[in-house]
Parts: sequence; C-alpha cells; structure tokens
Amino acid sequence: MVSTGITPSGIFHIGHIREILTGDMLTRAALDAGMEVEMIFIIDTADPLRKVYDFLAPEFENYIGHPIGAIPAPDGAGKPSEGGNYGEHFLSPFVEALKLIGVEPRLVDNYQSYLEGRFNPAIRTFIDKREQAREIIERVSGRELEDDWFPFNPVGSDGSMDGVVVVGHDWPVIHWRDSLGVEGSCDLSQTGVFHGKLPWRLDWPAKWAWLGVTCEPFGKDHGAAGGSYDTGSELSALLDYEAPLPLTYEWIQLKGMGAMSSSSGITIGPLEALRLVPPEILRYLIARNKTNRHIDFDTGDALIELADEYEHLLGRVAQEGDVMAGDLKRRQKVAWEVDRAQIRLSQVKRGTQPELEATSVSFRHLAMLAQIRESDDDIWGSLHSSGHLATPQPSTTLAKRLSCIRVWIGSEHFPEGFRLRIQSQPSAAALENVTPQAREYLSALAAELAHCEWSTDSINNAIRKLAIEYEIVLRQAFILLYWIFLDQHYGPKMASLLFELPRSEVVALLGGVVTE
RNA sequence: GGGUCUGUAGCUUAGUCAGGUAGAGCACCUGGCUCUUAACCAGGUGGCCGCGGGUUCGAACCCCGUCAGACCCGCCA
Repeated sequence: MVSTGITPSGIFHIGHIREILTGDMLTRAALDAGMEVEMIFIIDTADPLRKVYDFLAPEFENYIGHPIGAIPAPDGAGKPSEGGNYGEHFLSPFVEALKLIGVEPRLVDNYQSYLEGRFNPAIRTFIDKREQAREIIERVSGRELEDDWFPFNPVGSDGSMDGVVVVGHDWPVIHWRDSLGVEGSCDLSQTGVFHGKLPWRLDWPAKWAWLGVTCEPFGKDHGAAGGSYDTGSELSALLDYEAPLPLTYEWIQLKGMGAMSSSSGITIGPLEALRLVPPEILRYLIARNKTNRHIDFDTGDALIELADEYEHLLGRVAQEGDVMAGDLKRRQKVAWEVDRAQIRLSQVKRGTQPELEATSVSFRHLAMLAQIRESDDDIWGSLHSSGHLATPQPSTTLAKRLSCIRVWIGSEHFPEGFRLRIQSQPSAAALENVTPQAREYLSALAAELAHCEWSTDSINNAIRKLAIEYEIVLRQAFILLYWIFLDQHYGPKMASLLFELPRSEVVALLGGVVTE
C-alpha cells in the first residue's frame, strides 16, 4: 500500500505533482515487478486553517482553526462563498491535472475518515499511552511539549481547534475548555460528527495504521532527522504497526526563483504547467531525476532540451528493443535498464507503447511551425506533404503537444531566442551583410525561387546550387539568409522555413534586398 | 546551537550503499553526408570528483575536520 497525501490549504503547485508522481511511479514499478499494490492519496481536509492567506478575504479570520473540509470555499474575491467546501475547492483542479498525467489513485478524505471514527482506535491508544507518546516526541524531535499537551485536539464551542485544552477524559468522552473559556465534552463513539483530530505527528502514524500503509514518499521536510517521520515511526510502534518504508524526495524549484511557495506567489499550478508541458514530458522530468535531487522547473530553453532528450531517449530505447546487447559491464546494464524504466514510467497510460510518430516531428520543428502557421490543419497538412507524417491526421500525443506549444509561445515563458520574427522589410543588420557578390547571388536566387517547384528540396537545392555558382561559402549564404528573413544569424532549417512562407513574400523580400 | 541531505566537465548529471585506471546528455570544435546553425552520422577538446587531513597496495566512494547551499529541530504541504 503506497500512500501519498497533501493538505489542500491553498492553491496546489507543481511541487505537489512530485509527491503524487513519485508515488505513482513507485506503484507502477512495483506492479511491473509483479507485486500487488494500491496507491492512495490522502486529502488532509481535517487539518485546520492556519491563517488568513494572501488570497483570502479578512472574513476568513472567523474560520481559523476550523478543519478545511468544513469551511466554505473562497470565491473569486477571496470571500467565503456558498458553493462547495474549502478543501474541495482547491483539490478538484488538482485531481483534474492528475487525470491528464495518468494518475488515478484512490482518494481518501481525512475529514470524512474522522467522521467515520476511523481514527478512534489510534486516538484511544495514544490517550492511554500519552506519556510514552510525549516522551518520544520530546526525545526524537528535541522539542519540549506544553504541560497541558494532550494527544487529541477537540473542537471548541466556536468550531475552532485552536487554544482548546483537554481538562479531563473518560473514554470515549473528552472534556475540554476552549479559548473563550467555554467548557464542553465530546463523545468519540458518536460518528458523523467532527469532534477534533490528532495533532500532526500522531495523525500520520495513525493513518498508516488504519489504512495499512507500507510505503510512502514524502518531502524532505518530513524526512529530516527529528522530523515527523522519525517520531512517526516510533509512535507507530505504540500502535503495534510497523512504519512504512520511507522515500524522501527533494523539492521542485522554479528556475531562478527558489522554492515554490503559495504564500509568496512563486508558483505554477499543475494545470497551468500542463498547458505548457505535454504530460509525458512532465512525467519524464520526474522520472529522469533521482528523488533526492532538487528539480529546477524551467519553462524556458530547458523545456526544449527536456523534450528533445525525451525524444532521443525514446528513439534509442525503441531501436535497441527489449533484448540487452551481450557483453555489458554492470554499470552499463544498470544504465540500460534505467533508460527503459524512465521511458516506461513517462507514459501517461501504464503499459502502453509510446507513439513513435511523435518523435518523427521534433519539438523544435513543431515550435517553428506553430509560430508561422495559425491553423493546426495547415501544420498537419504541411507535415504530411513534407514527409514527416504518413497522413494529414496527427496522433493525439502530437496534437496535444502542438496545443502545449501554442500556449507556451503565447506565454511569458517562451524564450526570446526561439521566437521567430519573420521580416517583411530588410533590416539594417541584414543589409550590412550584403556584399556586391551576395547581391548578385540573391538576385539569382530570387529569380530561381520565383518559378522553381515549391518544396523544401527544390528550395534547398536552389540556395546551395547558386551559392556554389556565385562562389559563396554555403555557411555564409545561410547566415545571410537568416539575417534577411529573421534579422538574426541563426534559425531553423532555412528550406523548411521558406517552404512555410508564401512564395511571393519570399521573392519580394529578396528583391527588396537586391534593390536596396 | 544540534541534526539530515547535497557539492563530480561551461550547464544538467551517473557512479558513493558492496574502494580497483571518472561515464553520459547538452553546449563547443573537426570531419562526412553534393538536405544548413534549431538535421543526421563519425570523431574530438574539456574533470586537483568543494577544500584539508586520515585509513589503505589503491579513495569521487570509507573515517575525521572544514567551507558552501537546501531542509528539519515552533504550526504546516
């Protein structure tokens, strides 16, 4: 039983994706190894609202200390609204994102679990053994607990769990006094009512025990010595339950901006990320990195490199097949298996063969076409006529990829170095590069392109043949053309680029340079 | 202050648990392909493995120290 969990106290970010994908990949790997595994995703809706976050209106002051599964969701202005509860509000887009990346765990709502009394055995044990529990927490975490510390936080008269102290107990009844001085009792044997919850460090091992968790990935914060995993595994022993195998993972940072944090506004949401990054590429980002290394989520140049790397690896793995070549050193064998696992775990649907068609059109090429062509159908048609696609109908993977690229190009994340600025007038920089010799070449090229067959081959042949004829180094000819068409010294395949432009436009621009 | 993790080529990193001449991708350079740089193929340059000590025939790897970064030891993913 692999468990993951998140508190939906605010907007989910890309960092939470790592929690879930780490669990998912662990689960898939275990399944591939023939084990019986189930993955659950615990939604910590019993956790109290800590404070009025930046995105909340002051009215939420009244809900501090209340479980987030029982308070209203904020509306567009951050005010409490009528529809839905707080936890659900932040969770649902995340669950949507999970579907897109092929993760569908069993959802466990922690608030509901308390309502159903699932935690009662653990609560009772911790109350009985509260001195031992206290000793463990104080010794392992090195922190001193208050004298009135009690292994259960009851809800007070105003619905908040903050500042409520336990004044007595007689299982299943707990007597308390809240911060307003009001006294009351709750009966834990009564289900369907939220009476309160275990403090975090006890809550976690209690979850392990009632759900039967045997393995759990968690962030490095919990994994540090003296952190909640360390106390949790000892507390788990009080419940006669063996703590799950831990898998600590590092955090995802936004390139150049440090750790992700909802409160500081440094965040990219999972759905937002998936509009930019195709799902298999996002999975690959997690799969290719060891869990104990932090990941820079870079939506600039590195995204192209990541996509390229994925495609190259996919191509190589497909080519090498499933049989390992003979005589490999141990290290090479491991590398061979790791390559395969990374590709396998990157697939959105477990057990499916990756669509190789997608690799026949590189991410780069598609990024170029998307900048030149407005209609998707034009792009598929063009890819078909240029021989990249067998039919004018793209695979769903490829279609999804194009839609991501379009969003990416329109966003602030798209790197300027890749942005194509097709020129309609020759720029000053372009003219500087035009020698008398080049002028003759361009003149001849314009004439040739005016009537030659409009295909990448013919265009390319014209460029090359005339360059030789006019004794211009081929490389220089291309640089010259890049200056003329893009106002920079580099670019995508020239013939592919020109092929995508209207012939008249190409000829007119060349003519403009010649007569300038 | 105490503790955990990380530090390897310009960049991203494998290798550290089981010590045996440092591997890869990107970038860069050269050559080839009578389809170029955001094509492909072949080859190449580039590493005091953070620093100092110790153990060992032998250390990126084990031990001690030290520096730098992240995180935990207050609530909290």
